[in-house]
Amino acid sequence: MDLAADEDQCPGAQLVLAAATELFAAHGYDGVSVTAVARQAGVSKANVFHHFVSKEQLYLEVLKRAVSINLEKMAPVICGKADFQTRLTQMIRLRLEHMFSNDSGTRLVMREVMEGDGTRVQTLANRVFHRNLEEGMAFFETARKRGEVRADLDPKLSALLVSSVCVTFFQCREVMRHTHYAELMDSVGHFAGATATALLRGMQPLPVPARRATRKVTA
Amino acid sequence: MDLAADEDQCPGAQLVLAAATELFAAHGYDGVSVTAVARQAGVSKANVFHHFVSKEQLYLEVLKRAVSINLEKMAPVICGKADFQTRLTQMIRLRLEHMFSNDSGTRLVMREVMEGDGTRVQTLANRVFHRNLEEGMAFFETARKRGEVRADLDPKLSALLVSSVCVTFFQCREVMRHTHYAELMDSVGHFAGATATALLRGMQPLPVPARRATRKVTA
DNA sequence: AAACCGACTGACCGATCGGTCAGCCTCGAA
DNA sequence: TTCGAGGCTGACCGATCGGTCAGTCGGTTT
Repeated sequence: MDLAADEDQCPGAQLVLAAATELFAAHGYDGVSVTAVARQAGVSKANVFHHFVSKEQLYLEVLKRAVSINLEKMAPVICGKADFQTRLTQMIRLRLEHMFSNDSGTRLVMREVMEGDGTRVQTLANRVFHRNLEEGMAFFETARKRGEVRADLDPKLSALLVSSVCVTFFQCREVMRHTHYAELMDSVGHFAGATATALLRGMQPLPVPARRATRKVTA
Repeated sequence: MDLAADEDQCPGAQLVLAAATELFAAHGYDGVSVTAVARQAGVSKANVFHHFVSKEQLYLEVLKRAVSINLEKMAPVICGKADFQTRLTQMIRLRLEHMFSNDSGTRLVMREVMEGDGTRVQTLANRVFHRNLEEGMAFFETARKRGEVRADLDPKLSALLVSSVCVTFFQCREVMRHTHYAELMDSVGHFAGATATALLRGMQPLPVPARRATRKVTA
């Protein structure tokens, strides 16, 4: 049954898991056959069922491993000493980099969150989604307490804004690569910086500080 | 072949198209069998193949009809006389409302844009995606010319921000409905207003106008 | 050496997949 | 009244689906 205890599995099961992760992330549950998983893993189909009781359970196991989020890296960004804009840029960049370095996992989680048909695990992926939002909320709560952002800022909405722009970047990067959006999307660092600046400054024109014109406002 | 000329088809084909649209939007290409489409349409499986040469072609036809975007409604918002914040709110709300009123089509297009495996049509859906972005760009370009937004605002990035937050709202509304995000998500109008305000004002605290404290800044 | 265990496999199962085909039925033109 | 066209169907096709099973093999334990 649950011989998929943790990480001490035999190499065969690991091969199957790796192959299944890649394939499920690329083509979804229905788009992948057990035969395809076995072929990619270099084992027999029967062996897949030897390690996992069903395709469904294999998918679940794959998903379980995909939802590993490293919150540790984010802590210094949330509570760091750097100025707010720097930390906001860092947060966006870190999130994007984590998404890209965990490409298959990210795709799996997103797929599950967006299907939203209630079946299958789905709650598992939702937990990841919420953890991300809460992490963003913590970031903005802290900043608000420090007086780095406006007092009436809504941490929830802000976290949602940041998350959604990260998700969009991840999902649509390939689509936009061949358009006039290309130069905006071709560097994670550049995109993170531009987005942070845009979110920070807002859209409305400056209330023209008049008097002192020496304030560098567009730097 | 292309007997799916336009709209003058026999009722049977329309039934099939309607059923296929709903099912493909809900479960994706691989998650739907022709048998299921036929059953939902109340016709025989053979009849599906009588009207459409293959499952693939049926899917393509469904997608072709899903990408009907009504840009007309958006024109008055882009060039309207109302103040910028009102128009921004309207744009977000209009977009969300269009997404929800065209639920199946929106899901289909999103699915195709995000898979991004290059196969199948996909370019069709991408065109919709880009049209949306360009529409947003036009909105912000106009606003910038009018001096309603800061001069150094990037219309591209702004359009992307608006699009991504709309997409996220649409995709994740159900997921967030049962969390502390519920009250933010339960009304399109409320969400559109809050988002517009957040994007407009930005996050950074006011530069404390000192002197005159009579300026209403948080209203 | 015997007994056992778990990783692993080829052959096979019924069900369903996308797709085909011969023919039925209706209806408008001749 | 005949007849052909087209909407529509049940029966059927080979391939593949998820899943089973008897059994092989190498390594441990007794």
